[in-house]
Amino acid sequence: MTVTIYDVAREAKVSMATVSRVVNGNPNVKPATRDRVNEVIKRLNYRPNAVARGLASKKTTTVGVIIPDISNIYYSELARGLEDIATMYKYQTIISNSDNDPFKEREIFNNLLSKQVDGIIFLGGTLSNETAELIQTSSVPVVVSGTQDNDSALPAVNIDYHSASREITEKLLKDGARQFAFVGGGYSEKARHDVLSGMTEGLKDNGITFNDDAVYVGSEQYLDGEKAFAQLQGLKPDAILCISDEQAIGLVHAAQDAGLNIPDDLQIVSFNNTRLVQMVRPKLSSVMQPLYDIGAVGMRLLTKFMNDEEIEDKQVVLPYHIDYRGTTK
Amino acid sequence: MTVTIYDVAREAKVSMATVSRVVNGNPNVKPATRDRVNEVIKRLNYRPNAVARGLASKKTTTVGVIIPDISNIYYSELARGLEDIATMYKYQTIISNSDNDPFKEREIFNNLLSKQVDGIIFLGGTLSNETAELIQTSSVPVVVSGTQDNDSALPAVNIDYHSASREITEKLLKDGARQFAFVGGGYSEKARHDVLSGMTEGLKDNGITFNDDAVYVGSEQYLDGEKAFAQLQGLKPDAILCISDEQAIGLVHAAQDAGLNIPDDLQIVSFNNTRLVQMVRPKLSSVMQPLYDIGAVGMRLLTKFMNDEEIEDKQVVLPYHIDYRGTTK
DNA sequence: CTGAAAGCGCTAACAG
DNA sequence: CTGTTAGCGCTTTCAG
Repeated sequence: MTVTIYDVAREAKVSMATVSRVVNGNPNVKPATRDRVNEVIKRLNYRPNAVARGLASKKTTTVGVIIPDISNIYYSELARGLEDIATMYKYQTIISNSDNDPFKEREIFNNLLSKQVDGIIFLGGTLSNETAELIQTSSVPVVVSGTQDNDSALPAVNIDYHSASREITEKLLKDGARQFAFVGGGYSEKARHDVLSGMTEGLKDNGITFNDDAVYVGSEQYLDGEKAFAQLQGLKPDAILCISDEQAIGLVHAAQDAGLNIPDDLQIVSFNNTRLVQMVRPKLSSVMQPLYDIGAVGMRLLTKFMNDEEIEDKQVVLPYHIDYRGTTK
Repeated sequence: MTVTIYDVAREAKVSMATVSRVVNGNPNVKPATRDRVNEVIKRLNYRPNAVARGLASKKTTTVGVIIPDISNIYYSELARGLEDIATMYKYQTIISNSDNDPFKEREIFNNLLSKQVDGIIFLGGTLSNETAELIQTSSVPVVVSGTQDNDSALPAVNIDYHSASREITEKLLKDGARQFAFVGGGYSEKARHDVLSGMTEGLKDNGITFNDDAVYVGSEQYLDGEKAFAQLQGLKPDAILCISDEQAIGLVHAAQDAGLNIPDDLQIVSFNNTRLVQMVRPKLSSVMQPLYDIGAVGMRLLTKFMNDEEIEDKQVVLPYHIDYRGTTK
């Protein structure tokens, strides 16, 4: 039924070892032999069985991807970047949604190990200490993209949320904002923490104490942005830093529906730079995170680990750029 | 180093067959033996090697997913639906982006076969005849979700674009629209064709001949919607059917920037129902396609094929619902 | 440059 | 209920 390496060997009158060599591009084969084998391979339409190969070689050319939610545009852009690099290096990706649930994360992780993946990328979301520990103790290389474990022990690629947040805060202060608020989502605790600390620090240096009342933490979705506005409205904020574009758009619309003018009455800056930023009026001022690149660089880093290449720095910090559009003065 | 079934067998003083039985939940094991084996499994932290299992059993509990672009919100919602069902049935998914390129599609398909996946889901995009043929001749089950091959020979799940389009056309005509236009994207040729035919038919039945000038085919992205408006503007359309939400939002903004009032001067209906529909003002009137379900049902169908369950109908047509929001009268 | 042979870790008859 | 025995299809020494 299915044609195996043995069939090819017999037909080409060589041993399976030789067939294996030509399939794997081993140079130690006489060109004439190589041609003969290749001819048979094509004629028989032989397709190597990757599972058998994986068992024999202990390499599966497969990497696992743990992602909070592939239908979230933020993560799907990371995923695309990572996938492209994986393809470039001839790896396939097994992608699983964790919903940022530590239990699911561990389940996925174990499944991935059982499938003998050559490496794992952990995307976004909060990295719980238990999960981080499980990762530490496993022997397959793991890279974290778009988030970080609490003690930064894992290889990771990120932007510097703290600096970005601080920079934005200074700018908004300069433009007259005084009453700051923060809107975060459920996924990346690390990012949330860094943005908050950057803002708090920026305010403090300018003699303003930031009050925890002005923090809303929700689910990173559009409707959640509307909810956030409803909750924060009483404080009459004139500047909001928001962790997700989708939430930010919800904020914009809720504020407009409440009769506020953006950016005159309220300035909003978000932290994602997905394609959504240009899909509102006014257009969203946003920190341009190189999402595609964060995914891509993460995968590239992983390939280095998988091939035992030398690694200069396990912690990659990618540059960000703040794009001030219509929702800021 | 790694603990194998053999280690467990030795430690539990049984044969590897017995260990295999308890791991696979085979009832023919004395409870006492089962407990002993389980104890050893836990103590040794034994994790079955799925690759070896796959080789021996010829089942990998892995399905392949061919998707045009995971960073496109339309497809990522399909992907999420499919993934959830896959997880429910204990399958992992290998996801690869095809960019709707027939060459890449075939390459991915062959890689997937070589990985011995138990089934393949082909998502969205145009299904070229060559690819369809390749699929036909392979022995693994394949299901197509959100599109269809030209002669509808493959198992597929879809909505009835033709009817939806016709229904919208009638409604818009009733509300006074006379100058129709169509904006499509590069991905699903089948959907584009059906929407166009539904509209043409609806118009024809009302004595209006649809002119091909009023068709724009682009890339399904936001900026492309703006481009489409620029191109169609000269025809002064008062109704546009648009295949993608993202393009539709581009249309809305371009029209507004040109001083048009929506929906008074121009009505727009899109065909996706992604989360984007509510992220514009006015909100987008759109055909509610059950994207998540299209993916989910596709995967469910695939599991039936993989388990040789009985299949009533290889062609599933899911209900749609038209949601008239702010961009229509 | 090529072949023989020993596994990789597990499942699946087949006996008992 | 349990053990024995063949493989699954390929890679990888080791000889020659």
